[in-house]
Amino acid sequence: MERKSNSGEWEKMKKEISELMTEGRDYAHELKSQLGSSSSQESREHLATKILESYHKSLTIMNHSGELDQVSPLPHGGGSPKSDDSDQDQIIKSSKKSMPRWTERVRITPGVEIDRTLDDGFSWRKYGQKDILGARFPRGYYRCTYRKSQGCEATKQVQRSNENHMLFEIIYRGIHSCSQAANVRSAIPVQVLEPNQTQEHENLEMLNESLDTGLHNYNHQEHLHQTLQYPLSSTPTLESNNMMLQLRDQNVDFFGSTSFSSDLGANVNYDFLPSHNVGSVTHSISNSPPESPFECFDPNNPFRGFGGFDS
DNA sequence: GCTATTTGACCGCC
DNA sequence: GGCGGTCAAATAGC
Repeated sequence: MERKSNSGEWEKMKKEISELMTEGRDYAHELKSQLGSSSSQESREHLATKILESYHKSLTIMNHSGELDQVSPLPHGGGSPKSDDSDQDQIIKSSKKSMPRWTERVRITPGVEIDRTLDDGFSWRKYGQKDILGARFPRGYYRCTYRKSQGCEATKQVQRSNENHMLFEIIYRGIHSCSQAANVRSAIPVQVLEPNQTQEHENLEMLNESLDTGLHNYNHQEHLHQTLQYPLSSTPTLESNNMMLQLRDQNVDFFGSTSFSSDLGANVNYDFLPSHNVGSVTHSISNSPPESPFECFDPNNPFRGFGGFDS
């Protein structure tokens, strides 16, 4: 695995991040100045979007550089085949542990209109659900739909937070080696999520929260879209995962069913119910276009199958 | 009939 | 032995 040890690249990276953060700060200042004015909602949303983009880009750069050092070699990552048959079983076993893994937390804000469902752009198939000790909600297990046909080993686990019902924790494992991998990135332009780097995630949450607060002050949740963007890929490969975290909470009953639609046309519905009072979680994936993204709430975008949980 | 989801059972790890 | 993760048969939806 290539490493970015080149100090020149680091300097360049730092400069880029600095510029992006400065840009974001400037946009934030501008947004702040508009909060009390009669500027249009479009203008404010545009500024909010620009801020998010700036933060997202800088985080992407940061994550990307960090990933290069963190990711362990993948036996079959990035589509490269397992080469040694005699060691195949061992490789498969070890790959389970060495697979890149990152966590994303998706927060859903009450009263916030969600234009799109959580969507990481990939198609997932639910293969299990389990009550976890100490967790109020069951954990849903998903694997790439193309696991069989293309040998894609990517999986994810979706679990609703105990403390905050509006928070979903998604654990991604493995890199998509399927045909979706190349498409997702371009299909999901802005809402690229990044891997779990706690500090970065917290920064994003803080940013989103602050934006929420500001926008709510003058917007009263009017067509407000909250987009949580987290780096999906913790690996430097092309198969970076993307997640779109725009949730419309109108029509979304978090203890009922929600759904997500992906830009790739996959709709996933997720039902999250407390394990003690729920019976089942439904997760479905279809190939129909996301006409009504929020009729289904899923995570990964992830969700009508998003980590549905009930037992 | 095909595909996806549900869910109890099984397996491996600690 | 308990727990998390996965398998696979049964079931449901299209």
